[in-house]
Amino acid sequence: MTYGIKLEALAPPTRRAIFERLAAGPSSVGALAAMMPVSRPAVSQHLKALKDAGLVSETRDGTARIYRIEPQAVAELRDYFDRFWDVALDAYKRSLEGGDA
Amino acid sequence: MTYGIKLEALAPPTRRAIFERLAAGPSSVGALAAMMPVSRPAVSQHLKALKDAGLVSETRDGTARIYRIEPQAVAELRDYFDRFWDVALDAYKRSLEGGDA
DNA sequence: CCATAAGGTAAGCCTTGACTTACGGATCAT
DNA sequence: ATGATCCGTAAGTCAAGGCTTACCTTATGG
Repeated sequence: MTYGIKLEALAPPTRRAIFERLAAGPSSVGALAAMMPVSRPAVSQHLKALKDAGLVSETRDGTARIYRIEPQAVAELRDYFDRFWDVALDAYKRSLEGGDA
Repeated sequence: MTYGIKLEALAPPTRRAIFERLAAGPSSVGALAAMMPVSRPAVSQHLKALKDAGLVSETRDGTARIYRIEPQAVAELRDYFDRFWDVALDAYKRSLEGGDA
């Protein structure tokens, strides 16, 4: 379960805000930057990080770049914490029953 | 959905390794440090961060401190990504059907 | 062909934070 | 009481990375 999860790429607040915004639908870089408290290059750099982590993908439309969420990546994150929950719950139950050292 | 999620506290690899180890069952600080590639104070500091984030709790047993996962926190993380997935999937479906601006 | 719009990239600043060593405070055994 | 164990905290170092400004490339429109 200690597998290649992209949590680190999602930790910075600004980056996660961008990612959450993209979950609501695709967007251009400029449109994203317009609603964020940081500069456009900063958004670009975050998008690059997200893309490198496989969390988003890019499409061109004229001079605009359209970024959208990569659903499979979200599914992996969900599955990761689902399993995490299972493991933790199982350990808790075992700690109640078989109280051996 | 942009609520107080503890992702940042879970991002550092060493810290996540500690957290994953604790998911398998409670442990003392020394036992944790023995299986990690960092010093014991480093583990202590990570545990403090996890505790501040509400991800783990602490119990005393003699001179030993026993740390264990806080199941509710894991549930919150799971729910966060579950909802994330729902939002992303819904947006994707809408992008297929009603293709209006 | 030229102007404009959109956005990636480079260089640099500066804070954050992960880690180490050194130390101090509790608790248990003798 | 004394030594030993277990652990948190302080102080300091050093690399990572988030952000900005400046610049360059690419694509559309007249």
